[in-house]
Order: sequence, then structure tokens, then C-alpha cells
Amino acid sequence: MPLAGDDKQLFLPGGPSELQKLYDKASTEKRQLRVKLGIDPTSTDLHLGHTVCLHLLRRFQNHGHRPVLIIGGFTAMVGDPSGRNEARPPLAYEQVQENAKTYLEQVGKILDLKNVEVINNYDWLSKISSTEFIKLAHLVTVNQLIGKEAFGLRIENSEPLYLHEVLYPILQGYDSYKVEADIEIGGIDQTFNVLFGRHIQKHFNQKEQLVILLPLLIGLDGKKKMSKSFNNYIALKDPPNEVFGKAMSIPDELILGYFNVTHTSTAEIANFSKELKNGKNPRDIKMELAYRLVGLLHDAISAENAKANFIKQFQKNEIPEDLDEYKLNESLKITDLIFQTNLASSKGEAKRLIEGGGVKLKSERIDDPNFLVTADYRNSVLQIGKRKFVRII
RNA sequence: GGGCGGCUGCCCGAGUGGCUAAAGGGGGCGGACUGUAAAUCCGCUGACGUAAGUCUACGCUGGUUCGAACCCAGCGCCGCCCA
Repeated sequence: MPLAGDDKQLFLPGGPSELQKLYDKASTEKRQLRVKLGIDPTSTDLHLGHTVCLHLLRRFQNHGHRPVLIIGGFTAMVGDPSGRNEARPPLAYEQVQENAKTYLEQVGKILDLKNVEVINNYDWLSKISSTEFIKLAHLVTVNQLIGKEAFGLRIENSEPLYLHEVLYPILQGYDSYKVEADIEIGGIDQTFNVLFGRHIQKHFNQKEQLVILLPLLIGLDGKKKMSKSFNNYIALKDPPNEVFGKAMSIPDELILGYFNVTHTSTAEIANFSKELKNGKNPRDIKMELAYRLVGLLHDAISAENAKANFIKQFQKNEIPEDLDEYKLNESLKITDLIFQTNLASSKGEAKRLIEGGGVKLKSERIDDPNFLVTADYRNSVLQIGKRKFVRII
């Protein structure tokens, strides 16, 4: 069994044994399994949550199968309503294509790009005829659709539910037929959509895909799923220190789960779990997690540095190196300086920060919003809160 | 097409002529305590101004009024019900 056993994976229909059957079949037919994963380019950033599926895809890839990555150029414009209690704002074609551009590089942090089929569903979905589309629409009843929790809730609350939202699963399902997927991977919130691909394949007399559903990664707040709209995510593009810091800020309960999106074996995770139970400081295990995450998204050297920086800055309370610099040309009021250096979005905010005791200059707290920063302060550091620094030069 | 209801700050939501830059909550930010965890506690949360104050803001436009988020008219958008 090539896939590491993760009991949180859900295989539909059937169970894990279905996968073995597919493997056997592929091996007798001497062909690769086509494993579909769809990602809608609704923003420029992929985040750690996306890697849950990508890691699994990578494992298939490692075992010689064929990842088929669908960039949902068309579906992103429609907007996946899954789990949403309100309609997504429509995205323009240009925006979507722009977002898609940055995706491959990010996906490459997890997948081996040399052996991936990458396709944009705009290629076929934009050309589908209304005749064909209506035929596909025969495959679902509205009753089934509105049975979906989010839809039902909206209807109950008299909130708008648009037709295009309801049609989304048809589009996504059609992708499965187009790429002849043997398997589709998706988050558990995608259950309906992903399963729907099977109906469409069946309609076209194609072998129906096996569906593998994965748990959603909880975001940094420890409450909601990781998502850009909740601002509780670690972006794959985040710089090393940022990744490390964000990882350190997760609630302890999330630590073990997050190891699943690093290169960490289940045995090792079990070991961490045991250490936690035996009273080891969760912080230290979290440090290891943060280190591995930076290693995954960047490299070992960055991970070392990020860890060193973290210890320096937050455990020893020292001022980090490599700060942004601001050239002080003339004496400036402290509030103006904070505003000029972008450490606050208005002078009023700068003033509030000072009054709240969050501003330090040369390691000394500044209490007076009218404090004048003169040339004497060149080469000292201005600090806002715990993590924002600028060197005055 | 008709009837009714709604549109308030980042979000939810109170407000129904001056005491309203707008209650309360959420979120966010800062501080204390810590392990940049959680929990807890405190403060802040439109802009400009040292300040007095000025400006912008309650869907849009116009009106009534000394004075409007609040009253009136028109428009727009949304929801529900009827057709």
C-alpha cells in the first residue's frame, strides 16, 4: 500500500480498498492513474491549506502516477459556493488569468513540475454549448443541490442564492470527464462537487473516478478553515521569518495536525504526540514544526536562519538584523515618522499606538505623540509593537 | 407588473430630528501576563490638526428645517409575498 495510512482520508465510494483495486488494475494495464486536483485561481496566493491535497498528489506522483492539475480559470470566475454563506464577488477574466500565472511556481514547492499535466478549464468550459450544458443539467435535481447545507441555510435565511452558484458543480464535474480522471482529490468541503464528477463521467460512459476527500487544515486562529478570506493562513510565498513566526502563533492543539503538511512520517508524529503527553513544552515541538515548514516552503538554510532570528527576536528580545531603513533628512515628529515609514496607516493611528504604549525608539518607550525625532536618533531603531522595526539612518 | 420590508463604520447590529464620529458585539491593533500558544485583564479602533477645531461618513440625488443617519420626494440595489 503505497499511501501512508491516514485514517482521516475518506474514500468514496467504498473505502481504502478501492484504491488498491485501482492500483492493481493500472498495473495490469500498464498505465498511469490520472489523479485530478482542481484549484480555482481566486487569488494570487496559495496557502498551506492547499498543500493538504498537493501532498497527496505528490505521493501519487512518487508512485509513478499522473497528477492532473486543473487550474480553474473558468470555475474561478463562477465562484465555488461550497461552504459559503454568501455569494462570491464575480472575478474578471483578466484577474483570474493573472492569478493563475503565479500558481505553478507555488505548486512546484510540493509537486515535481516535470511530471504534471496542467490544464486550464477555461479551455473547454468557455466553449461548451448551451445545448450541451442543458443536457448536463439533467443530471442534477435542484432538490439535491439545495440539500447542500450552505444552500439550505441561505434559503432558510432568505438570503440570495444565485443560479450560477448552483450550477458550479456541473462545471467542476465536467472537468473530470474532460481529463478522464481515475481519481479526484478534494477537501472534505468539496464532497458534493467532487462526487458530481462521477455522474458526469457516467453520463459520458466513462469509468467513474474514485473520490478521495481530505480533512481541511484549520487556520492560524485555530477556529476556521485556513483561507485567505479569513486571513488565517500561511501563504506558500510567505518569506521564511514570516512562515516561522506564523507557525509559532498557532494554538497548541493544531501542532500535530500541521505536521501532516510537512515531510514528517506518521511514526514521528506519533512520537511528538507522546512527548506532548509526557509534558514536553509544546513550544519546542512547535519550533520543530515551524522549522520544517520553512524547510518545506524554502530550504534548510532559510529554516536555520528563521529559527535563529526567532530565538533572537522573540525569546531574547533582541532587535533583528536586516531591517528596513528610513533615511531621516530633517527632524520629524514621531507620529509623522511612524506614518512615513508605513508602520501605521495614518498619523492618528500612530498617535494611538504611542498612547497605547506600543512605540519604542532606541529601545525606550515613547509616550509623547509630539516627541521630535532629531538627527541624534540616526542609526537607532524604531519599533512598533512586537514585530515591526525600522532602522533610522 | 403589484404589495410589503430592508440598505448604518472592516463585519454583525442598535439608533428614528439636536446629548451621534454614531450603543453593543465580533474582528483587528496596542499593553499586562506568557511560550509571539490558549485563557484572562486593560486600552484603542474615520482623516487632518500640538490643541481649540475642521472635514468626511449612516445606498444615491434633491428637498423640508436654525439643525437630518433619523422627516419628505425621486432614483438604485436587495429580500419576501402575489402575478
